[in-house]
Amino acid sequence: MQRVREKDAAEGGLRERKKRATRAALVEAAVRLAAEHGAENVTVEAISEAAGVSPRTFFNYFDARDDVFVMIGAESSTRIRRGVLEAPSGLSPLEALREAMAAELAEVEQEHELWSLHAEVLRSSPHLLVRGLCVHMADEIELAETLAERVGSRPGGRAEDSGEEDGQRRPALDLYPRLLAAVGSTAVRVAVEHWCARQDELVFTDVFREVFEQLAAGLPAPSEDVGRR
Amino acid sequence: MQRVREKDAAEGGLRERKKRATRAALVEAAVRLAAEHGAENVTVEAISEAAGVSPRTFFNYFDARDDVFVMIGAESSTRIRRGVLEAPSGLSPLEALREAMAAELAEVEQEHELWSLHAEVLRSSPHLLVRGLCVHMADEIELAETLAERVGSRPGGRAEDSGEEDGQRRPALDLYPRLLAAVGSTAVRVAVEHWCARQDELVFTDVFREVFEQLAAGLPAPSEDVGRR
DNA sequence: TAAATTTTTGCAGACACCGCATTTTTGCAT
DNA sequence: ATGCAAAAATGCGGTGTCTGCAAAAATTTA
Repeated sequence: MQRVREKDAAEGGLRERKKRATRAALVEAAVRLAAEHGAENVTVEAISEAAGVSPRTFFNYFDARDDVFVMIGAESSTRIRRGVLEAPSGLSPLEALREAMAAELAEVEQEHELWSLHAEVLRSSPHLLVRGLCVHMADEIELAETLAERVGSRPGGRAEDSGEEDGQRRPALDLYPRLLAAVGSTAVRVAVEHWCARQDELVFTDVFREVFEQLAAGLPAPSEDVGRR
Repeated sequence: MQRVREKDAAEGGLRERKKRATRAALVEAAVRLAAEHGAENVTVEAISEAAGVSPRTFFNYFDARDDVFVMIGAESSTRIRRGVLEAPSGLSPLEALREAMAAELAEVEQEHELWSLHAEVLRSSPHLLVRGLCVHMADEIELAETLAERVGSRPGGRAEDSGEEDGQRRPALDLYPRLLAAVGSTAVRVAVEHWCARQDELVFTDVFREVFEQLAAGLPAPSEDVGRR
C-alpha cells in the first residue's frame, strides 16, 4: 500500500524513468529543431514526431509550447537551495548565496554542449529568453524561504530539520530574504548576459566574481580610471 | 510631399488621438472584464466588442492577447530614464536611480484607481504578472544605457556622439550600468511585491527606502537589533 | 494471470493569431 | 469642399495552440 512513496525523487520505478526519457526526448528534439529552423517555425507536431510521441502527449508534459525551450535548468534551483543551507556557517548570507550559485554554475558547465545550443536558440528569439527568466523567477520565492531559514537558524546546532517539506506554509517572508534572493538571481543573470555578449574577451568566473563584489560593496560609483574623456 | 511632421509624438493629429483612444478603450475594457470574470475567461472577441471594434483590429494594437493586460506603465520607463539624467549631480548612481524611481512611483500613485484594479487582475492570475515583469525587463537595457550615460562610461571609442542614431549598434554596455539597472529594478519589484503582500501593515515608502538602504549597505546579514530605526 | 493505476493517444472543438483583400476614415493639397 | 493618397478597420480563411473526454496501451500490484 504505502510502500512506494518516492518514485518521483530518484529513478526507482521503470515508469518514472520512461517519463524522464520522454521529457528529455521532447526537450532535445525541440532544441535541435529550433536551432535549425528557428524556434518560431517549430510546431508541436514536429517536436512530438521527432520525439516519437503523439502531439497530445506533448501537452501532458508541458503547459505551453514555449516551455519546452525553457525547462532546461529545472533542477538547478533545488541544488542551489541545498548549497545555501550547506555553506560554511562563517559566511554571510550573500556569500553563502554566491558560493551556492558558483557551485551550480560549475555543475552546469559539465553539460556545456546542450547549454550552448540552447543559448543559441534563445539568442535568436528573445521572446523565449524572457520566458526562461520568468520561469527562473518562480524559483525566487523558494530561494527566499531557504535564505530565511539560513538566516533564522544561526550556527551552533545543525539546522537540519527533517520535516522541512512544509510546502503549504507561506508565512509572508521577511523583506531581507526576498530581496537577497531576487537581487542575487538578478546579478547572476546580468553576469551571464554580459558574458554571453562578449564571450571571447571575458572569463565568466571573473564576471561572476565582479558582480558579487559590486553587490557586497553597495554598488558604488565606478572608479574614475576608465572615465577618460 | 513628404513633410513628415511628428504627429506621433504628442496629440497633434486627430488620427493619433483616435488611436490612443481605441487603445485605451481596449485596455480598459480588458481590465474591467478581467476583474469581473477572471482574466482567463476573457476572449479577444469580448474585449473587442466591449471596446467597439472588430476582433481583428485588436491584433492591430497588441501582438498578443495577454499584452492588453500588461501595457499599463508603458511610459514609466521613459520618465524614469529622464529622472536619472536630471537628478542632482551630487548623487551617486544608485541614489539617482532611487530618486528617479521614487518620483515615478509617486506619479503612478495618482492613477491609483486604475492601478488598483489592474493589480487585482494580476494577483488572480500570476501568469500575467510574470508577463508584466517581462515587459518591464525589456526596459532594463535602455535604463542601463541611460545610467551609463550618467556615469560617463561609454566604451567603444568616440564618446562624442552619445546619440542614438546608430539604430542597430548597441555597443555592449559596461557591466556596472547593466548591473545597477537590473538590480535597481529588481529591488523595486521586491518592494512592491512585499508591500502588496501585507498592504495593511506597511507603508510603501518605508519599504521602498528600506530596500535601497539594504542595497547601499551591500546586503549585510540582518542584525539582531531590529527596532533600530 | 487478473485487477488497478497510470500513461498515451485520437478526436472534436474553442480560441489565438496572421496574411490578404476590401472598405472606411483621415490628412492634405488643390 | 472636394478629390486623392495614406492609414486604419474590417471580414475572411487558414494554421497552430491548447483542452476535455473517453478509449486503448502500458505498468504496477495483488
